[in-house]
Amino acid sequence: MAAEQTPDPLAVLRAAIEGAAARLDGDAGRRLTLERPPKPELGDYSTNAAMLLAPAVGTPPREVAARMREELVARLGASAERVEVAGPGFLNLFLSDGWHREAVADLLVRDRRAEPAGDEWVLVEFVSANPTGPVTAAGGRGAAYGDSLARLLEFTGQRVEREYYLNDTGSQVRLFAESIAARMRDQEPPPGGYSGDYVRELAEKLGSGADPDDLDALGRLGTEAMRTRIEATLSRFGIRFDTWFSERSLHESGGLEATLAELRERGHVYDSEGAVWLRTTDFSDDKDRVLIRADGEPTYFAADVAYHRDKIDRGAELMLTPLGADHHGYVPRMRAAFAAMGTDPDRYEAPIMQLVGIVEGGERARMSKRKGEFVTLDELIEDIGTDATRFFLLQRSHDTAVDLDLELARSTSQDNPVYYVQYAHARIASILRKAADEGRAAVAEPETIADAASAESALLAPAEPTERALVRRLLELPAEVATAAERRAPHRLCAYATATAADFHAFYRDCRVVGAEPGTEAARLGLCVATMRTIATTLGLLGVGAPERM
RNA sequence: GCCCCCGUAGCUCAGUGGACAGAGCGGCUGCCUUCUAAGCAGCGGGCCGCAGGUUCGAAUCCUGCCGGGGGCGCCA
Repeated sequence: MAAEQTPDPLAVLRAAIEGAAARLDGDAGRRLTLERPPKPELGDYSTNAAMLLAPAVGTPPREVAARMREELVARLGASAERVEVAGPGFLNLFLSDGWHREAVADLLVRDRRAEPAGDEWVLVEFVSANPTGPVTAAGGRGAAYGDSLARLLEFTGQRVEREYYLNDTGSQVRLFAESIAARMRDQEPPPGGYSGDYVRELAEKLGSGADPDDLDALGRLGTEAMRTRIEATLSRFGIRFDTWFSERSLHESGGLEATLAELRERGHVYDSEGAVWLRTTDFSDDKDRVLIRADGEPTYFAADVAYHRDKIDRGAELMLTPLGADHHGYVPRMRAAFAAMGTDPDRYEAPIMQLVGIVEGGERARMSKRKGEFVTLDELIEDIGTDATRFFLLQRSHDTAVDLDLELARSTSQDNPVYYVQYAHARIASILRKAADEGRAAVAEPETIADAASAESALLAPAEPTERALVRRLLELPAEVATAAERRAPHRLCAYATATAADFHAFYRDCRVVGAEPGTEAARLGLCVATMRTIATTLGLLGVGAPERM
């Protein structure tokens, strides 16, 4: 696409500011901002460049700003109506009709993906909840987060695979099998076992096809059944994994032994107290970690190290692994294991998800998989739907512990922010249907526009403050996506989607679209098309649908 | 005791060095003969946990303290 070559309207502004800054012989560096001022009287955009330059230049910020202003005016030419120095030394840019018209035209023809951040091969492992029960609401947060992260990275040009690590062997599976066996005999599960109703149901379903004395088989059958259920739940939630990686296969294939041997050969393994240890303290862990227990059984950690050896061998360059806060202590030892394998620990990245508390009727629901006391993701989806659930769970930073009040989520489902955003999308679709009915959509349809110049000649400049504000909001998408991806922060997209919808609703109030003056109508239809695409893209990155009617 | 996360409006939370600090929900008041009122506009609501420090400038960075959550297994 031709537009790919030309910088977008914001890049042009930024280049002008950087050029003006360079003339003053100052290095404003990366911290130079191009942002929307808090109030409309302060212009369309502002920059802090002069304030950053002041120390190096050696004159007060406002003086630097005054000198930069002249440079900037010259460089911006017809794009700017005027540039003002304000406050402590901000430069406020008031952009011209022409710039806004070009911006709308550009929005219509540009492929608005973020600048490729690289073409790294990223393996996102997420959820990976034990197949000894259904996915809980907390697991749903990890699911929504991991999937959105994967979508974000794909969008920014990375090669992404989604993987679920299935802990289908080990002590928890054994306990699960014992719990099933107990239910088959109409007994209570063993102490600390799984007492949820689903275990009873599973026992009934297995019925005569299973032998309560064959715990290996029960474990296998039980985890397979749970895996099927988990896959169905996540599929309903809009998530598909490329790979379901079985821990048991790691034991059976000898991968675990091979990794152990490799670590021993590298000199990081020692025997003590009947167990086999990895000297993770050589790589800044608090204490060494057991790989093989005194009873001869490998630990979960040993299998996980072997699993990551496998990821590395498969060619994964970045291994992104969102973990629940209850596993955060695990990160240093895994980084140490990477170092012990001679691999850069930075290739292992584990964003920590804070916990989800479910509150119902003022009561905090207990979350224990073993006790069978938890709210499942299935229940959440049934209660408030996939879109609302995903938006709810993604709205807040993964770093923040959130309480989800189920009653509130249900009762106010109509006021849920996700509907606010979706409504804007549906509203635009309705306008476009109306325009099509009246045969007016042609000029705004992307297919009919060869390039920005042809679009521009057909459009009049947006004049209303609210339509200009909407244009500026839409231009932010690539930067927002890039930031969200870099910071592993999909919640920023929720905020952006909400702000975009708000700007659209204000535009809708002020600006008649169908039936306006021809050039204005064309420009506004173009703005509607661009807004609809922006919202659809943003919601798509969150895994939320963008309906044409509501 | 040590480690991680969080203390921002009545509630749930955005805001990782810039202008008088924001959104949603809840409360109050207006707005549908015109492209969707799941909307818009307005009012009310704040010692940004506390105390120091760095900076021209701090909710944001540093230190200490207080409060909440999580973790410190040869469980996963």
